Amino acid sequence: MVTLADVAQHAGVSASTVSYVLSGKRTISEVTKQRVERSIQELGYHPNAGARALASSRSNIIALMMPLRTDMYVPVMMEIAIAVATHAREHGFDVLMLTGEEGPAAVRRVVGSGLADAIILMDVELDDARLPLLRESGRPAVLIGLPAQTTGFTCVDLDFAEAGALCAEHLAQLGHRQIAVIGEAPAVYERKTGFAERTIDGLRTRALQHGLRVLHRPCEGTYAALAGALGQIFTERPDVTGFVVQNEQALEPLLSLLRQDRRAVPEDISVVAVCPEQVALQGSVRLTSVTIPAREMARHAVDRLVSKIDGQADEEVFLLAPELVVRASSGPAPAGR
Amino acid sequence: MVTLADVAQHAGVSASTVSYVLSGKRTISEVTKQRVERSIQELGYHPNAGARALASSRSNIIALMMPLRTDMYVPVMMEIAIAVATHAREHGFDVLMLTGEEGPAAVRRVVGSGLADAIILMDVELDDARLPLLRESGRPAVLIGLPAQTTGFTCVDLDFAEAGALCAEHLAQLGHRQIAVIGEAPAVYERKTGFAERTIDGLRTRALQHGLRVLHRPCEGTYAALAGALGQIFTERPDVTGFVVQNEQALEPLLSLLRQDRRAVPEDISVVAVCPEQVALQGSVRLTSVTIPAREMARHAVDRLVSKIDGQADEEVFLLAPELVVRASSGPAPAGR
DNA sequence: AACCTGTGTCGAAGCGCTTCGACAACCTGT
DNA sequence: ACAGGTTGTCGAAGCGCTTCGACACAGGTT
Repeated sequence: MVTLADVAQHAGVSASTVSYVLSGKRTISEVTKQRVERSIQELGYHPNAGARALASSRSNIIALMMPLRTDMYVPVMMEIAIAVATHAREHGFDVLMLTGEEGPAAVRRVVGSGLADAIILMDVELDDARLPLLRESGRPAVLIGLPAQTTGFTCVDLDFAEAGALCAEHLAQLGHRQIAVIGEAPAVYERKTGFAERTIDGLRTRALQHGLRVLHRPCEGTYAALAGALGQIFTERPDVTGFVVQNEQALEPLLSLLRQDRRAVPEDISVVAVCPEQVALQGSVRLTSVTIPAREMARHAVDRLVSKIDGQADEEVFLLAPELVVRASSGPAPAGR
Repeated sequence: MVTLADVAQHAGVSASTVSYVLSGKRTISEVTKQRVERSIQELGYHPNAGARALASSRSNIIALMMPLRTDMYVPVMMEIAIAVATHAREHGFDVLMLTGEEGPAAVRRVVGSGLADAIILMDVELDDARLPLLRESGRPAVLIGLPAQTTGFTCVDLDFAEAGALCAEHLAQLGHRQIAVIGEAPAVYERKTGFAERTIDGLRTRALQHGLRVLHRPCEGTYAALAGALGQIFTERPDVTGFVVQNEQALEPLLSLLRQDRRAVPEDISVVAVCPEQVALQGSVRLTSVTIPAREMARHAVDRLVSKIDGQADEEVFLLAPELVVRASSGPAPAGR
């Protein structure tokens, strides 16, 4: 194994000089720098991570904690996780993946041992058990999601209320008067992450402003559950001409059932989805959708976190503005009813 | 920050004694052990990860490298990643997530710096650029997937050939004589991970033994692509009564199109999928499927890796045996044709 | 010529832990 | 009673790096 001392000897300088070349924390003459860098190359030197962490009390590792409940199928999480890892590298950080399995104790362990310099919590619940531990640890942290009590934390999330509002507005402007919302599975509401509620609240408020009637049905992402919900909806409100779908797993079943039902999209029924772009594009119909900007959220979270690690104490809530993209699944409300 | 020395002083013993209590590497009397443990509790001591890594040259971190190409939508990867992280914790390891973005150099960096004790490579390609670096580093490694040249590596993968064979066998035993395979997207074949080929090879071989005719069509997971493929298949082989679907994204489109086409599943057409269990269960029809046992693969990979870290040099290829579960999408071939 | 300032380099002191050899203190068997 | 073996504990030497103060030497000022 090649050490700093080896490099120093090879380059004919002291160890500290090599260290300063590496970190740039003191001015080093161009010639020395070049010489040291050549030695590093020739010897194939890699600084030892442990020694570095010990001496500098910085590990250059960010912990990323996955949702506490892993019982759900959430591709968005994967997208965020990968984006976090990729973006963290650009700041010189590696990412440690913590699963929900270990529970809140993982926060204490990772932070207490100095394994991670900072932590990102995904899918934060309104009253999240990890938050008190985190607050007390005093480590830089960024939450993805919005807990009930945000004081002391930096939060990054999509502005779900506005996302819901955009859906309502879009359908209202197309002339629809009655719409139905296929909500997330009941389990999602029980988890109390809040985003589902914020979406529907935002949607309702905007709908009211436009005189749009809204029927909201939480729904599992299975074919059977959706068939049931759909039957109910059309029984209670036969005049529904628009759907807003929050549960991405319900999308294909919905389109498929509408087709069976001889209701054409978008001629008879308009569908607007809240989902990642990929999902909107890959189905049987190119869906009008409000995109969940997973990468941008990840980028934001990492940027915030890094600036906190560097001591810039900001403590804010960042709500990313959603954007509605019109595609082939929405159109004017059918005339004459 | 509480250190080992603080604990030692508080318990009235030497630092090394505390260390031995923690590691169990030397016998310590029951009374001393208790006293030390109480001090640890009272002071809220957490061993410093960096110092530990430096002194022991073991970081207790496993690096998990994601697929090089992230352009695909692969829930299975997420399942494996989470299972790896969870299972690694049971062995006292944390998991560092490396993305494909950084490329093969990530291997050198992580391994060279001693950041990770070992590495798991996911989605290994037949001729993977990361393998030479890994081999030369000499670090324990486990590959998920099967490269062309396995010498020197431990590999864990599903026995895809057998998975394909099971599908053929199942359909043959139900009396089908002509089947079609909806393969992975062409891009998957171009990536040369080999599993798609192994599946179809295994399927073909077994089909031959049973006198089953096979038509193989790679296919994107979009509705449009599938509609095209399906049209072709029924034109070329109107007597096809069974489908094997390898591309999980093609499943819902297929079922939906068959329905539109007035072909009943499983009365007219049997469908067998190769996919994670969750996917088989959540669609409009409960699918007969060969499950991809993501968790078991992860468990195996971690177990192998840990025993390699502990110096038990094994260097083998583990192919997990697939299992076909009969559900509602397959049945006897329609009589009288 | 004496002074200051800034630049580039070095030496040494740790960071918090593991681990090795040493060594009391206690058993056992003769 | 004493050699020999156990058992439990300690001290000290690092692990490879960062960082602080010191210092030599250049150039610019009085």
